Amino acid sequence: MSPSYNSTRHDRDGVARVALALLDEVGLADLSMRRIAARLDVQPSALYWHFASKQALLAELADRITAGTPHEDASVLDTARGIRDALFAYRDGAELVLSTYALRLGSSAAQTAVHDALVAGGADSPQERAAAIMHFILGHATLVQQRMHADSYGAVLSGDAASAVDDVTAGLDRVFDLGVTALAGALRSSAAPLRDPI
Amino acid sequence: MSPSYNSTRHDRDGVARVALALLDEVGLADLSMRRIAARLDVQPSALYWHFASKQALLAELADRITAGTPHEDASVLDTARGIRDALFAYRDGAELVLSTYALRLGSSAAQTAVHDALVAGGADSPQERAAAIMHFILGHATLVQQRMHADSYGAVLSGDAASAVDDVTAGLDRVFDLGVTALAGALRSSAAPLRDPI
DNA sequence: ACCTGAACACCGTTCAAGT
DNA sequence: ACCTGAACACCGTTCAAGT
Repeated sequence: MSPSYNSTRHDRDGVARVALALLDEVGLADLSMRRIAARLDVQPSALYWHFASKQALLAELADRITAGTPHEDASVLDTARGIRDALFAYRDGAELVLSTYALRLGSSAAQTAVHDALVAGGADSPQERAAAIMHFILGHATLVQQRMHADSYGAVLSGDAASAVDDVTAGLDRVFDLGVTALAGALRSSAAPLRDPI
Repeated sequence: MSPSYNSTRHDRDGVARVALALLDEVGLADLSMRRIAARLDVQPSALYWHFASKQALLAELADRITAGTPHEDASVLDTARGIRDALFAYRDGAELVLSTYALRLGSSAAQTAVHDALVAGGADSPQERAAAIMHFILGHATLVQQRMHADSYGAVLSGDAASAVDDVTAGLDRVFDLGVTALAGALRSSAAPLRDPI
């Protein structure tokens, strides 16, 4: 037992794990280094032993959010849905990944997965299409996630609020599918693949 | 002349105008209420007479950035390019509009312009396509603008840095045009419009 | 290897009071 | 109508020092 009241000592992985959990609780705007430190029962300065800066910590979180996404041999639409759902899995996940994307760490794996699915489907310009689809997914998911959060404030207004939210959600799902399908371009049907040219 | 050393008194429009200019100078991350106040030779608390909160000020700036965009009778691609270029006109313009978009103020005018161009072109599902195109424009412009800023740090590395940047820019332009065109779907050619069905 | 304590230079916002 | 002064509850980051 030896009850010393600050026995916990952390490593980089542990810090990232509780930071990710805290992100889901409080959102990106309230995810401060001081709050993360408090949750770890540690002084804020202790975090700088594990991460060079808050930006570096956030980049690590973005990588973890997009880490699970590359599913082998999925269609373009399923790959895109997988990426979107990974962004939705954490509060403000899309915004965090979007704002970390320029430094392109883990999120390039997602783009590669889209690219591979496009090539498997026989699309032309797979490089440009993969980039366009990633831009669309990130923009779409950020706006939808933002909107869900904004709506959850003005909510509980009238009795039909819940069904109205469902309508909006269904509409946004259609927008996503239409967008990804259009951006994927003409694809070989997976049921009846084209024979080789000649 | 009567040289009193704090004669300047401001209105809402004046505050917004210098805030927008300051945004372009320092970027969104460094655009604090205190900095805006200092530029106006005023105490930070004075800003709260003109705007209820920083969020409200930022929303006003986002509206101004997207205000000029709706050009009448333009093609979908030209309308989309106009919106993108309006976002590019100010530092971090895309990110600011994206993060304010959920509250949908001025940016709904942009979406309406895209919608109208789609209807004029005879696209199906213009509502969904207009939403998808806006999501794509905002995601794309945010990522491109971020990337330009990130690159301008590591720049001046080798002699061919400038031409490499040009290559990337040209590639991103192609991604944008391909994306908007694909999302617009099958359109009536503007040179030879379809006759009415029947 | 990992953390504390203290400091530095900042934030957004409120509110009574001034002119 | 528009602003000041002072305060409150926060920020990210650095760095010497501790264990």
